[in-house]
Amino acid sequence: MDNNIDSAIGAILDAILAEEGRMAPKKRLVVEAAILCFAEHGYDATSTRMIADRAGVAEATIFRHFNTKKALLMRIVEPVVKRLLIPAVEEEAGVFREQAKGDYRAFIRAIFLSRLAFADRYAPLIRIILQEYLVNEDLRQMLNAYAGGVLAKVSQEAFGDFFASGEIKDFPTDRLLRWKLSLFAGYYINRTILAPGDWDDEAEVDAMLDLIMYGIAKEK
Amino acid sequence: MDNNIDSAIGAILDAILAEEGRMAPKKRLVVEAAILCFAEHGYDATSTRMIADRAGVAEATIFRHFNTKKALLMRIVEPVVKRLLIPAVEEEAGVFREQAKGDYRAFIRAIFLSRLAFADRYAPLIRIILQEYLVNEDLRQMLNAYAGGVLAKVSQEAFGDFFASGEIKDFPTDRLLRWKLSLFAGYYINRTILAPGDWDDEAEVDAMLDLIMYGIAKEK
Amino acid sequence: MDNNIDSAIGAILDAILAEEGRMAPKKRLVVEAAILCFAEHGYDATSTRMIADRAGVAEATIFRHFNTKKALLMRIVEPVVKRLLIPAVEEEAGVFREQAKGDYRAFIRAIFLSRLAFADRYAPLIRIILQEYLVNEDLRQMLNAYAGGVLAKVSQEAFGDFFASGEIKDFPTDRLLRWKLSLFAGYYINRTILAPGDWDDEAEVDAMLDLIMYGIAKEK
Amino acid sequence: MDNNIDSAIGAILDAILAEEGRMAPKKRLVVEAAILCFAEHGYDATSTRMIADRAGVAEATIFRHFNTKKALLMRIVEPVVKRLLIPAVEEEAGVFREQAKGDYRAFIRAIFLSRLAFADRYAPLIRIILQEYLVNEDLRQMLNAYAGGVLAKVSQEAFGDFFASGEIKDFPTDRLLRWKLSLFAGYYINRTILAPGDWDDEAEVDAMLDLIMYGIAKEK
DNA sequence: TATGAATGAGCTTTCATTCAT
DNA sequence: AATGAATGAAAGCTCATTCAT
Repeated sequence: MDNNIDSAIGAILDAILAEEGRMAPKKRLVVEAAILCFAEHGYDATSTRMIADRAGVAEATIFRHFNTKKALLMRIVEPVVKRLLIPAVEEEAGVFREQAKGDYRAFIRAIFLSRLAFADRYAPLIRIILQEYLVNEDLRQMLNAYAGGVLAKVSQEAFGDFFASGEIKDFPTDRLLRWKLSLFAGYYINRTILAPGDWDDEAEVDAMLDLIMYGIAKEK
Repeated sequence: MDNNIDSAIGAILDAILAEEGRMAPKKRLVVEAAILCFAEHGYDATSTRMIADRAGVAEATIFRHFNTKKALLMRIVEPVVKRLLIPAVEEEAGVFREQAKGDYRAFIRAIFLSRLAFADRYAPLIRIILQEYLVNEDLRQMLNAYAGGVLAKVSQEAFGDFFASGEIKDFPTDRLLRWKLSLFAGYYINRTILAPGDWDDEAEVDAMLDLIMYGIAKEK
Repeated sequence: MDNNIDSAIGAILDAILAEEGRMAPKKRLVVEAAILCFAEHGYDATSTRMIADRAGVAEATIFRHFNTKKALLMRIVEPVVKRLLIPAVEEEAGVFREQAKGDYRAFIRAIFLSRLAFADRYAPLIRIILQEYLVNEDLRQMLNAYAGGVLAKVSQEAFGDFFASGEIKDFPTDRLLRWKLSLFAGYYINRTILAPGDWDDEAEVDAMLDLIMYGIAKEK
Repeated sequence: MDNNIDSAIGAILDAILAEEGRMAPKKRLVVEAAILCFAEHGYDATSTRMIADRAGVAEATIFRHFNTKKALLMRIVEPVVKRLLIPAVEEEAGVFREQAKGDYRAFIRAIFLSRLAFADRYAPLIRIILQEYLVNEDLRQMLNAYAGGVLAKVSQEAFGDFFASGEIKDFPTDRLLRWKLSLFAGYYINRTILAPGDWDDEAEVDAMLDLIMYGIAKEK
């Protein structure tokens, strides 16, 4: 599990590095400590002193690299959203659509499982986002700006394909998207935060797909 | 809208009153101010000074009635959950099950719509719960303790009925409950917080029911 | 000398009391400490911790009574300017004008000596004003607003009288006022700050009056 | 006006250059930025970061060239005082005394106007001196050391001459010097800082000279 | 010469809370 | 029941300065 977290942090660091090139060693330590503190205690309950202590760094060092505590949060979350979540969603959508060859269920399945893997990879960050989304307006706007458009677009394109294939009832895409997001988020929160334990992701995803497919399939 | 909020606060006050009888006038003012502040800014971003100012009361008055800030939060949320959410769910479940006469869809529909009305009635409180659920451990435990058991029980009983009626596939009830909660919460957050505006609740609920019913209906 | 400072502080406290009624004992201590610190080290070089320590009070106490450090400064300076400097100037001008019975020199002499006594009485405050006047815009504006108008008015009225008496050359009053202020301030700064010691105020004031009235040229 | 400031900075730079020969380009930038910042915000309200940003230079560069912030201030002010103010005063005094040929008024007039021009040429620096004189002990001592003696000497010599010429009443020179400085400074502050605008320097200086020479009493 | 990185000490201000009245 | 006064602890942040490169 520690390994998972370490690798999650490594992945987040890579995303930030890709944004701003080489990174001072202490800055890296700050980011690592901040991710852990924010994820464990939430943003408000994390003090800059906590982060500094955990990073083994002077408090002032935090502010030299990130002007404010809020900026530190954003600089951790934004690159992952912008450079990983979004591009991955777009690229993936193309690939999976191709692979699925008109099979909507297969398409959604691939996306669900891959996004689940993504969320696991960036687990601490996902936790931060879930905790702050309703309370932190900047973060909410950033996420809506990046994610809103892309998700809608991808969802719409893909749905168009499959709708044309005659497999599916006629639906407003945004409603369908909302359902999928709700089910996905509900499952993720449950299996990861509320009742962590042994979950059979494939079985659960398949069950959700049954729900969705029979729910939205054209009646014969 | 202000009327809605006023009536929501009145309803919350009633729930608290039902718990502890007559309430000192300044205490009432504190509760009112606290609900608004917590809902607007979140728990952490609300200072006791803010609450006192908004209530037109000395800061010390808050602490005469509620020993800590956290206790104030809990005393606002708990009675509503304990005295309104839970009993209503239980009672309702019985009534609706009776009325539905074996029609699972009608049963869920009644519950969805009535819970939507409930959430609207207590809108600021719902917002507080959504914001704090993942961040505030006390609140999460309290909610899980009260709601978890009841929801599971109600859901299970009702589902048992309807399952016996042969209408529905065989499902683990907790999974079905999770789906319904996910869809419900997803819709509520969207229509109330993310994209408030004109939503046709009945149509949306019916669509969700289509999804659920065709999704889980036994294939013929 | 300590006695002088004590009495100066007492006088300043009285002015503040007259503005805002009864004063909490620790608040009074804060004001006393702040006056001394500001006068001794200047505003910027005085930390709120210094004031708190000197007052034997928690730092937070300062901010409970005065929201900001700057507000503390203004609340010390403003009442004295507004309630003592200004009214005194106005009242005095009337009295002295009467007493002088058309003798401009006697009039100015009385004012100079009385203002010198005033400045001594409020010595620490005068020092604060001199130090901050050019650097602190709020303070400068406040002083200009209160003092500017009154001084000009008083000076103009008095000068009108004496000019009519035929004693004095025709002069723009503001220029004459500026000269008098320059000479007065120059003398005060010199005898109080730059070269404190034994000064014969009456002799110096008389010499200034000679200068003003007759200049330095030998009479032919 | 920007031209004036630019030329003022150029003049100050020249004075520093004269002290220490060739100057590294970034050092020059630091000096320029520091003068502007100190004059605009005062010494305390100017951070080294502000200076560095304005100069387009790293903060550390400031400290490579000037060991402390205070040293930077002094290195800006001192050369102008030492190499320009003082020598000019001394030289000028000789020249003007010669030119005035025993006419004290003409002598003072020449000095007043030339010093006014000097103050304008070094306007930002003069502002810095006025702001810091009472608050910064080092600066005050430096100024007193350089200026005090010279002014007294020049004033005394000149006054001796003119007193011998029988033109002037017998006066303690320091008192006369103080009056002239007070009037001069009072005029400068007024016309430059408090009420900038169109001032007729020659007329104002002549009026001051009238005051000094003949006072304001009507000649009989 | 010039700087990016780092920091210890200190800043003003805010916080939830206590207590005497 | 209600509060004005007071506070210890801690918050986020800034400062002038150092140092390795």
